[in-house]
Amino acid sequence: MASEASIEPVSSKTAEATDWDRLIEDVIVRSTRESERKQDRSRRTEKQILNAALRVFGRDGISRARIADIAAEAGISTSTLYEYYASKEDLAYEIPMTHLSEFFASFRDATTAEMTAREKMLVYLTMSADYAREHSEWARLLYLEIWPSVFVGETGLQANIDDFTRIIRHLVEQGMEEGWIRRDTNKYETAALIVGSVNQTIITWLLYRKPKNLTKAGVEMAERIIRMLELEAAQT
Amino acid sequence: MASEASIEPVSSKTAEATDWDRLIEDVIVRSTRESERKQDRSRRTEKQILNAALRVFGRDGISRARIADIAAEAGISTSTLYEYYASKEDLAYEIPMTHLSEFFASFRDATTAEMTAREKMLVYLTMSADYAREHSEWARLLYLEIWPSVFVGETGLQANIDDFTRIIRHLVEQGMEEGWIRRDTNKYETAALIVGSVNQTIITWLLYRKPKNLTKAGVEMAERIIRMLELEAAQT
DNA sequence: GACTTTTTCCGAATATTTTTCGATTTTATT
DNA sequence: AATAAAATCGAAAAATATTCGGAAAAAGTC
Repeated sequence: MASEASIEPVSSKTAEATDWDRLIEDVIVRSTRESERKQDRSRRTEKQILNAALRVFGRDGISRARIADIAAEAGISTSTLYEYYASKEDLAYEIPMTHLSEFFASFRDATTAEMTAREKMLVYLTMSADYAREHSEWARLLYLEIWPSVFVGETGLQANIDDFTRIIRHLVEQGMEEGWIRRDTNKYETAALIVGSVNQTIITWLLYRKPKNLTKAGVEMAERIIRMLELEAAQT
Repeated sequence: MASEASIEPVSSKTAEATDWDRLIEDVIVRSTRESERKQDRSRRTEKQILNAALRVFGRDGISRARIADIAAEAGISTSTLYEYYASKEDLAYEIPMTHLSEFFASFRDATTAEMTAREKMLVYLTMSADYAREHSEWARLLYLEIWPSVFVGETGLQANIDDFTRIIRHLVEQGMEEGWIRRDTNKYETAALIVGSVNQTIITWLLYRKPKNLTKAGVEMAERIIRMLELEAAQT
């Protein structure tokens, strides 16, 4: 029994690590869009459009932003923009991808196979808040306009946003195995609690710039939630 | 000392109750808009517009919805609609009010002065989820389009949405006095944790109709958060 | 009840913004 | 250099939001 116990966790840990790596790689692949443009000039234009759109959408919001402004900001004609994106909506929904893959990649780089799910969770939540602070225009667009939008479901973006919470759910499952999250709780509920709390902090900051230090607030919120989950798990 | 102790809580409880009543009444007054129209016919038209707008915005989202469709649905001409609301945006931002005041009022009616803050908190969170389920078109508009919008700040709606979280913060403060919320925690952080968790549950339901039973999920989430806060407070 | 004033409503015109189209220019290929 | 493919643009069309002047309906006055 003792020998079994000493072997079981190891093999399961290996399996988990593989699962985990596969999940992260999948997520990164799904969120990475390589350009289908043939000419360099065109790929440059593509980037100019995305940059301009990020600025204009971030400033005016999707609804108020005008295609003509974005085109002007990108230094091209309005009709050229339509050569790249079929509509304003399409363009808006393309933007979150650009940074999401970068975020997922830097999260992968910030974690190692030796880390526990608890440690990974803390890093993930902390990085989410910090990334929003660093890329506030992008975050504004994602958290305040796109994430909650009714129509995300009609775009390829849906999967990428789902991936964000899928990672949390996976960590919740591992947290149950590690024993710091109660096994008899609903993992979707737990994930909602974690994601909701951190997102609320980010959204409040985006809207009111309060609390002043989002990085600090993100860390504190993340630590507090994890601590509370541990206390819950310690209950008999 | 014993007599003081028996008096102190009572007087403080009375003061709290008054504060609380004043807060709730303020909130209800702020969220109630009485029509400035002179004729009955006009007040009827006003309601028809709001109902039509709720349906169309709920179905198509603010950005895709067309004023002409709303006017047709309300059985009036497009130009008449402009007699009532200056722009599409103005109309969209007016809708949440209509139900918010009703929600606040039914919350007031569901609570009594004898209830503890803990009980009130549970009722408030539970009712929030349940109200969203009952008025899903309205909730879609509020939670998915308006609440997170960058531009709410420019409208009178801001105050009403803030009131929603103000009530939570007030209950958090009372919860600290009652002793089931740690006094050495940040009340804004605690409020964000509570509001974020419940909202995330509501938003997920609005987008995916999961979990199936929002009422049940709302109650469970509310009870769980409160229980977790109690455990946190019980820690030395 | 006829007259006047106010309020409400609508059709037609205007303004703004998105989207399409055909022609032109630039780049890659042979 | 000739040809094909890709990318760009200006001008026109389509879709939508918004304004305006006057007609219809209701309310007030004598």
